[in-house]
Amino acid sequence: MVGSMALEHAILVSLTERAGSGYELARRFDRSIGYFWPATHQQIYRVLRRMDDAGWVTHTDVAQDGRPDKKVYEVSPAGRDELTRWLAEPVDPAILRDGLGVKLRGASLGDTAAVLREVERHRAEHSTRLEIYRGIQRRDFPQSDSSGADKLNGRELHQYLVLRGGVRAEESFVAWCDEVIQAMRSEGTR
Amino acid sequence: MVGSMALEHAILVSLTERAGSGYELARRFDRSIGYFWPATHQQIYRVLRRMDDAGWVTHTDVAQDGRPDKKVYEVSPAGRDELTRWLAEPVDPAILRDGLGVKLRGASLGDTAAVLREVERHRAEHSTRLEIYRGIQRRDFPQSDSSGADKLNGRELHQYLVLRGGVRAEESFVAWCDEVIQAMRSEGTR
DNA sequence: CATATCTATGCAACGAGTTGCACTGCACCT
DNA sequence: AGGTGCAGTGCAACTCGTTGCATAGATATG
Repeated sequence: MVGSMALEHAILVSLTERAGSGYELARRFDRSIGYFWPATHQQIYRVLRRMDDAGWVTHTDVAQDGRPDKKVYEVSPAGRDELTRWLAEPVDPAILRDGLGVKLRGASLGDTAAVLREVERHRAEHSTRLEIYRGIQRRDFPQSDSSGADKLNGRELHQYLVLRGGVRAEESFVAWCDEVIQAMRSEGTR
Repeated sequence: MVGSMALEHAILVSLTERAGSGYELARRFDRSIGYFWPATHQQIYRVLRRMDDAGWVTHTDVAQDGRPDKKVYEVSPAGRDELTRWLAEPVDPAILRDGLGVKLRGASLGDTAAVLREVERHRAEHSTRLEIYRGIQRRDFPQSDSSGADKLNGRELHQYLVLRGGVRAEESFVAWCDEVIQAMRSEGTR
């Protein structure tokens, strides 16, 4: 084991940017940091409680009119220390875990045409994600279209680079699907 | 939920290619199918037992001299049916889950130089994996260097395409690391 | 008017994956 | 003689992640 508990630290990063409730964090994860570390509201609630017990965050109950009360969390000094500590230690490299690869590997033991359709479906899904990332890039980093990251610094630069990772991963996935589709089709016509 | 229990099916694919013990399967996973669906021997033993109970595989105790007995598993007709069924149903698209993205996103809250070193380390790791995949490609698909997958068919073609997915993913990862390293270094000298 | 969706938190149960350990016996290296 | 590594199976305990459900008022949609 090299590094662990990344969800805690993903939450610390997000809460440091600005305080928020569990629910708000879950929405944020859906839209940004969750592209690199997906999490459901259940996970987030449980981990927030654990972090509260550990003293990494504190919460304030906030009453709202017309809406349920919420607990707004913010990072404590101990949480900041923990985040800094974690940032300096190694994490495990990402591992690929893709059921589509398993299916493709076993394709000849079943309905090859169905597997091909599945690859096409995945291509569409990844292509959609790619467009979402590109939309975020156009909205948040409009100048990067021409000049890349030359003008960006600090937190903004890092956010841009993370997004670039998402774009590259999805581009690569789509290109792989295209290669698979092309090869399987032309095999069928040989 | 779209599709689940991919480990069972990864094992069915592998056992269909040829029968083997839990230990042998664990070794195979380390060298091939595990690049797309990693699993430890513990997981494999537990799942094999479950599959045995479900009637998807059968086992034979094999005595060996100088070595412990082993249980050699093979796929039963019910297992073949299950595999065919699963191959025709959809699986969830792969999700990216990379702690390095979280770190990079939070880099400005800690030691930026340490995060940069971590990116360099990951670059090296992914580069190593890439070389492993390329080695397998040269060994198992030597003709693909020039002509791509034109000559391949059926199971061989699918294995080649899966390997291509691994190569593409690692290439893309290494390229991303290079982009990050370059951007962080040139930010430091601005 | 009824149904769905959003905000907001949470429990309970399960399945998936990880880590550490235990036992046996052979082969190899120093 | 002692340590490491490989082959082989397995238990126990744990964390991580998913799914289904419950509650509750507000607001939107048919």
